[in-house]
Amino acid sequence: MPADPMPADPVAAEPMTAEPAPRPLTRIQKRNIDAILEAALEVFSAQGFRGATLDQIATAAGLSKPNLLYYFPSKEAIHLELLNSLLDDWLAPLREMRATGEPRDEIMRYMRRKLEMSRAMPRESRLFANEILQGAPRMAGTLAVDLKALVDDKAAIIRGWAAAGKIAPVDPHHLLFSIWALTQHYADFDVQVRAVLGPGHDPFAEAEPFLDTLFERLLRP
Amino acid sequence: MPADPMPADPVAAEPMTAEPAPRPLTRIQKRNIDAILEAALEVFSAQGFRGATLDQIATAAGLSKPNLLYYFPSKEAIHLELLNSLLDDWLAPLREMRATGEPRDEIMRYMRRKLEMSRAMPRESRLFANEILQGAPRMAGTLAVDLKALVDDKAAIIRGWAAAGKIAPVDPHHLLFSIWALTQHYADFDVQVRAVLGPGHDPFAEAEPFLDTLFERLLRP
DNA sequence: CCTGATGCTGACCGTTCGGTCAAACGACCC
DNA sequence: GGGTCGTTTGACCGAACGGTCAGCATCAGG
Repeated sequence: MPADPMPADPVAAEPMTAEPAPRPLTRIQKRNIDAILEAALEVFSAQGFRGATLDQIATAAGLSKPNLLYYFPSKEAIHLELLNSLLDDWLAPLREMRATGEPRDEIMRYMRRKLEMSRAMPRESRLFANEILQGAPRMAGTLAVDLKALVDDKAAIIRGWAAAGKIAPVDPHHLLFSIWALTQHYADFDVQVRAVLGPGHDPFAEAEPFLDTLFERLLRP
Repeated sequence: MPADPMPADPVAAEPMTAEPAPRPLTRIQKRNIDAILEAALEVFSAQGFRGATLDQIATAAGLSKPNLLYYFPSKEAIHLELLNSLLDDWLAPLREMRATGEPRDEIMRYMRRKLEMSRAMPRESRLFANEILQGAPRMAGTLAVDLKALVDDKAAIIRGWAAAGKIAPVDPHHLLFSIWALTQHYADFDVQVRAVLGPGHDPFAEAEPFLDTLFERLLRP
């Protein structure tokens, strides 16, 4: 009988307080866990949490359902792991906004990076949109603490820029909301945008100059 | 045996081609059908289609599940009836945009009405948001035909205003997208907005002057 | 007060879903 | 080639869900 009664949760035992044995991941573990998270992102983002089934995720990952549950203890755990591991990437562009940069450049760069993320990562956008739409039952805490802290921090920077006359005096929080709303709209409501535009359009390519103009005019002192 | 084998579908037999008997609704029918649609709006908008259960809707409507299914043939039918009966109200503000009005006034009025609808009808907004997010499986046709026709019509008007120099030259479709995105964001992502702002804020009250400024600056020739 | 149509319900059904388990498989090392 | 540990699976389970049905309750009109 081994000292450590595996197979208890190959994931998640990683960035915690001093654990007895971090136990590095097997090649097979890494491959399968990655496949599961990729498949789960595909299914959860398209169907929502309740709409997705373990069989769909297992099939998309090329595994059987029991095998999937060998790597994750529950459907909920997969969803949570997805949300937590993707949140950092999702907020990275905002984190990179620097008080020392040129104000208009910093904001415009942030907006463009967010639009690019909506284009390149629509599934992640829809995953979060689904979660927030349902009232953020699994993220309310994170939003009210971590996200709020980050946003308040950047809002203070923006407020400083406005006070110094570098940009027009706008409400910093709602400026950020408007960037989120406008960029994520093209990912979350993609089918509606394409239905309205009709064939032969590239929504993101058209959105870029439009949003450039919009925010240029809004921010010009 | 009566000529008309009721109780076949108290709803829906109304604005069709010449039917044998429109059969007016009983007081009880009207009351219960209204209660069901109200309850279904509450539940579907909060949980999505798959996340909602007939028991939840029945309980919220103060009925038993079989009784609910006496008035509607299926869960799908309730959802469809909701979407169709609410779509008109949802698009009404856009329909009222007049080519004969003052361009800036017309657009600003539309934006304000949309924001007001997000404030007063957040459940409807989330119902549609859920549907679009999942790829609009039940509305793709309507979007590509009816909505596209309406939008193209209004886009032509806006394009005319821009060509006449009444407003700044902006892409009309993306102008409408930006109005949708910015106003519906406050309904659909309400929990996130409130989590970030913290207590003691009225998101919609703050959004109004911000969006006023934003669109004033965007549209000024 | 009778009667037929409308309104309502408890019990039930088949399916789907999240999750479990004992057993088998397979790769690697002695 | 035998033991071991990580990996995989078929079969199964209980709960939840959408939906059905036979029969009872209620109501309006004569």
